[in-house]
Amino acid sequence: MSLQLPPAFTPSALNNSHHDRMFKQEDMAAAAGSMGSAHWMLQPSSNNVLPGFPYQPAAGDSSFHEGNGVPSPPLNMASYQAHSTAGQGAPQAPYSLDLPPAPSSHYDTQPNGGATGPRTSPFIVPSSPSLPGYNCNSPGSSGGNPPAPQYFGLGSTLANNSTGGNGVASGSGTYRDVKGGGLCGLGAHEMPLPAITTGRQANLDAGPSGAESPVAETQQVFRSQYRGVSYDKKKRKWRVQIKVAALGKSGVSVGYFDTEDSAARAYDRAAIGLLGRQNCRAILNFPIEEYDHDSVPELVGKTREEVKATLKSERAKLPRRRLTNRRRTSKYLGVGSSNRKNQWQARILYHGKVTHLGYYRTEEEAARVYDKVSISLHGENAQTNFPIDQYSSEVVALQAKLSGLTREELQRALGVKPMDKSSKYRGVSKKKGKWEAKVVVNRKWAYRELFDTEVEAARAYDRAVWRLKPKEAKSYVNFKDSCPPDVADMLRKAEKEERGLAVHPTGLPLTAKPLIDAGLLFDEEGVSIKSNTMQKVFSASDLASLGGPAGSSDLGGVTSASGSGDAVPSGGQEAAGGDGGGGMPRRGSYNALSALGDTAAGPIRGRMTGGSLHGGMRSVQSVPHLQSYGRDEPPSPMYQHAQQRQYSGQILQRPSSFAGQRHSEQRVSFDLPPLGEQDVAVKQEPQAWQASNMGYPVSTWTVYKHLCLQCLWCKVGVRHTVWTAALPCMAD
DNA sequence: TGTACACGTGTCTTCGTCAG
DNA sequence: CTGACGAAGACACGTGTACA
Repeated sequence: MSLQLPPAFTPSALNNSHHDRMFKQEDMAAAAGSMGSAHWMLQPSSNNVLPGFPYQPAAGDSSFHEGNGVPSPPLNMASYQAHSTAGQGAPQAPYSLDLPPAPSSHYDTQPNGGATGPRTSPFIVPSSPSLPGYNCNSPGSSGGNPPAPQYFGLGSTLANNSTGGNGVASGSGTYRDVKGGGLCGLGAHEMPLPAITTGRQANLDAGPSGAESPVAETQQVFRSQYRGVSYDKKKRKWRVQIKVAALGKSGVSVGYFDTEDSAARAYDRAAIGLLGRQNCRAILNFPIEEYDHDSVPELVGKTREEVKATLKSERAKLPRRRLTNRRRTSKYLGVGSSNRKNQWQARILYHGKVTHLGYYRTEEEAARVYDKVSISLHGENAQTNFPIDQYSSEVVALQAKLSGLTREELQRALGVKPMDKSSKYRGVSKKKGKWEAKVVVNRKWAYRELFDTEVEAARAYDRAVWRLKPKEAKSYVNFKDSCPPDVADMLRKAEKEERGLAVHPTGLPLTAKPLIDAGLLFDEEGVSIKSNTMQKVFSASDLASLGGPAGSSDLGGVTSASGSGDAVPSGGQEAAGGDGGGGMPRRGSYNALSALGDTAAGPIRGRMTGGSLHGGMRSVQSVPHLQSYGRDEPPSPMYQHAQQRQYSGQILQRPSSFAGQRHSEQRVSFDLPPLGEQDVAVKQEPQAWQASNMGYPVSTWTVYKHLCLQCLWCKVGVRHTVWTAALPCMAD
């Protein structure tokens, strides 16, 4: 089974810093739609295993990725792209995603000639050449590569591991961060290094013994074995440039390619075109016979400009592969689609600013407007969509009419109404003699209010932004000092918490292994934790014996306690994955915490078993992202996410709201899956509600489970599953 | 020959205005 | 009051070119 990622998880989207931490409803819908059959959603558990943890891969267990009910990552970029586009229900881009069989695409083709083999790219790196069945040094082979085992985020670390002929040190496709910081070594925007994909490279890179140091790996990974090919780190593509005497010092750009191999072949074809089949053998990357049936551009004897033009037109013929969710594009310069209506937008860079030139019914109309403005700016040197001869009679008139105009004047001359700002403040505009402050959230006006003065409105706008978009507000607000104290306090706490969680700035949690190795994670008896389980706290029978309703939840150890609070937002979780509502206690029906915690003389001492972590301790699971949810705020994307993911019986709690309140959380007990190498356990400050309600001192551990799938929460190459376990104090 | 940077274009998102 | 529409901003990406 292959997992098709929703469009939101295209490499482009992943690399879009603007959306790094945002989770959109559309993403959810897309994810649900495209992943519905992929069995990757968290499933209710039936044996005291917390829902969401049907997978308990042992550290280093590569089979986890494909064989344990965990779907494989997308293996074929082409199908992935096609699926992504189709899955949105958006109009199809005019590009054909059916790549031509011949490896001649500017946007990457199947270099291996395999119809079924996945394309390698900087996003999806192939597994180690040492992996069974992986045959990466046969450019002309028809079989293609076996499925690359990983999606890019983790694949990057694999890429680091996989150079040379010595295989992967971890041996079985397990990801290991050569930088020593686990995944934290990969910046959120730092894309993986290109994998060395060929045996040739392996031979070149490896020393006489075939071994090489990690340093050498990282140094060499950007270099291509092929002539004319280099890797562009920023674009994460293989770039091809060809330089021959006839082209002058600079040579010409042939294009960008996803795979090193296809780039090398593009170079070869350009060389054949430039030098002829008889004279180019010496500089080709592959035997010329491999191109016997290829059509190559005829470039012999052409000037540099002609060569550039020919290569450009060759590129234009090829299907373009877009990484973003683009609906359609224009073949004309300066013309783009208007997504919200069936019109074409013309724009031009006018005095250094992109300037809107209006909407037009046809591409051609828009293209001609662009041409005219371009001519007015640059005269006969203008870059135009149609032959400039067609405008020869207008050049002088256009220049006379349009040149020298300001941006706004140009727009008015074209019948476009420039945007006039009525206020100098952001988010403020004049309306019916008053000043309106507006804030948009999720494309809707989340806040709108009228004020008598402009400044009042600007201040109100700031306040609203701080409330509605606290994390982004800083870059929006009109006044520096406008952050309300409580919001500032919340942000400080969040920042502190983030630091305390030892989460790398990229958003990726640190791996647990160093913590475990460093002896920082103990069980109650001071035994270092390697493999542990947390036993359930109170079962249905426990509850029954205490006088509460015997929870008949399918979740087994899941119990709930509820009181006056409302930890679960309206419409929220109530044993979503449980028994459909019958088994979970309703609000006020039972207060397990009260029964167990307040009335018990002390902690519920658990049934300690060898190697187990704190048997009998109460434990809760929480999703930190949800904790900031407030009644007067819209459900956070994370909350919606959680709903969709069916975090059965989990606690949606707001710790801050627990202080001084009665207990209102659902309590969940569960078995902790064994910690894997990529898991992390981080000690937390005891939370107020725990300290006050547990009846004994607690320390809190949050365990991040690393599942090697695309993360919906943070859009990085892992999925975080967060456990917070409230435990009796240990070492401290 | 390889690498890095600058710049222009295409697309998506946000913001301001206006009309129902 | 609300949503639609248009303009501008933001960002990703492709290309040209300078330079080591």
